[in-house]
Amino acid sequence: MFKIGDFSQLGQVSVRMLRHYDELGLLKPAHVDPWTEYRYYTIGQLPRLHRILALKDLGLPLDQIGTLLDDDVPLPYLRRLLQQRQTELDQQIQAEQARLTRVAARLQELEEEGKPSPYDVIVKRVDAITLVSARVVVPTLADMPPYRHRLSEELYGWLDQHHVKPSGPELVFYHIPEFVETNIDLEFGIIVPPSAIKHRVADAPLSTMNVRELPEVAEMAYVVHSGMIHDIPHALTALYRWVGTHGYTSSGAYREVHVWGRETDSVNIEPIVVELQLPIARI
Amino acid sequence: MFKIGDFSQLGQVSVRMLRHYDELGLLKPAHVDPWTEYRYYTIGQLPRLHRILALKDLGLPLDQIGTLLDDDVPLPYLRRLLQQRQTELDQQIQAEQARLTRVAARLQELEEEGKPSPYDVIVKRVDAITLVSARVVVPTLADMPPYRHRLSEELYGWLDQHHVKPSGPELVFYHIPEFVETNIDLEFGIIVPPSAIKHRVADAPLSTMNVRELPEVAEMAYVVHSGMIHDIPHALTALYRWVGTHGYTSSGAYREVHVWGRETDSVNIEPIVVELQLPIARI
DNA sequence: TTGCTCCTCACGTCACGTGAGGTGGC
DNA sequence: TTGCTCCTCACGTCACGTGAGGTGGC
Repeated sequence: MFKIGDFSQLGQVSVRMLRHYDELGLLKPAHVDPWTEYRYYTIGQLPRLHRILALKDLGLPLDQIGTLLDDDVPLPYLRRLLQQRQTELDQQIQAEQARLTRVAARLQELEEEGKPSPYDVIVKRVDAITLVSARVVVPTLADMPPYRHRLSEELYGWLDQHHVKPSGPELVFYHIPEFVETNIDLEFGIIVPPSAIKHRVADAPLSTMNVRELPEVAEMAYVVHSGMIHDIPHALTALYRWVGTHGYTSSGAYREVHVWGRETDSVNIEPIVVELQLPIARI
Repeated sequence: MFKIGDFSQLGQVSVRMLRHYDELGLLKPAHVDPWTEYRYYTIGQLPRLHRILALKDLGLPLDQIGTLLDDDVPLPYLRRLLQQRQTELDQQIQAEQARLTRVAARLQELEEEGKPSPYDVIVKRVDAITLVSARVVVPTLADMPPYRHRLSEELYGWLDQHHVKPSGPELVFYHIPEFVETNIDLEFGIIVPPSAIKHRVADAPLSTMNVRELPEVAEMAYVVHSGMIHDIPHALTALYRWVGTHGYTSSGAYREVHVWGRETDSVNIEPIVVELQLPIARI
């Protein structure tokens, strides 16, 4: 019989841990003096302690370890736990790897630029959405305002007509691989509830309002631009640079989400908030 | 001015998070109504929020983020933080990678054996130690008991003579690359306080007690054997198998640490506790 | 009047580390 | 008598999620 201090030395663990495992029922002392409440352990309990430590070494939480300490653990159960742990670790490593890349890229940026970037690019997952939109090819940049204005009117007209209420912000998609100044293929729309899909028109031609589902995007890099509309290009450049320096490529159409401020207001001098989003994938 | 709910939607964060950041002083509302205590935010605060999110994305703790939100953060400071984060992440990934290997190896073991191994191998770091020991070559396995007994007597004689008290358990080193049954080159010793190094004899021949320092071992795989002395081989086999199947090789002499039970007792039928240790390195 | 939003506590998370305050045995 | 070991609370960790219980505005 060992007092807790001796046993903790034997097992290379802290006294506190032994008390903790006692409390959780993972490793009860062989004997507890009813007068002094001293805990007493036997050598025979050492293997159990080391079993606990070995399982802890795999990163299993203590309550799961508890279920694994019985002698008759069904094998499929054990296997399942380990497999779960495996995929968990896999994902964690992926995530931290990605973080590491981000940190390294920030550092390199710092070396090259000599100052921290004023744009904060973040990566997130974006859920599937239901969208009412129309697509149009704008001849030149100068034609943008009238084209967009018309699309905006059509959109809100459609919403009124079909009694559909938007459930999210306006979006603009640019279906172009690079910056172009002529023949800009864009799509203007707004997020609506999934139920609106019933208004869908099959094989709709260009420039007609239509409803469709957009799949989720696993990795979306984005910057939030909050300010004047004519400063968007700066943020956009930063976004594309970021994607390039962080080991990604774009894997879909660039979108602008009008987080605050409507398309109809955007020609004036009010500040707006847009999220510049770019679906990305590891190279 | 936005109420907290609207601002949380703008920023894609929970209301709770905004309150939390307020409490920590990371992002104070632009205005707080003194009557209702309602928090009000402005669009101008959105970039700051996204800055917080971007830094959080790198895995920085909120208090560090707080120090980075000022406009005039000294560049070296920022660089240092990011570099620290980088090495932290590096180590974390290493550690989780190792864990993943262990989990995977356990799973494979399970598939091959059809049952969980009764031996729990763990990896740890072992500090440098000061050792009094003698080395001897034992002709055959049958000669073990008398040789070890003699070494034991010499050891404790030496300790008495030099008035040195052991500060740790007895150790046996096997200076042999594989299992051999003849000419077993072993070293028997005990851990003593570092001050005992003054009794060191330069160029001591074999079979003489001597004091020396053993460097730390970064990665030591070990099993604890608690039971009869003649069952040690089973545990030892398990240890070597484990090292093989987990992508390691041994990188030093195998040691037995007598955690409980003295060498002199070990010939009888009392149970003992030994730690079978093997320094390892990734292949 | 009923929902909706906002508010302030305050507990829970995970595996202990770290005192605080007190008590038996050498 | 002085250290040493043991004991039981109980707080702190980190970034919130999740109620509980209550209050103003449409």
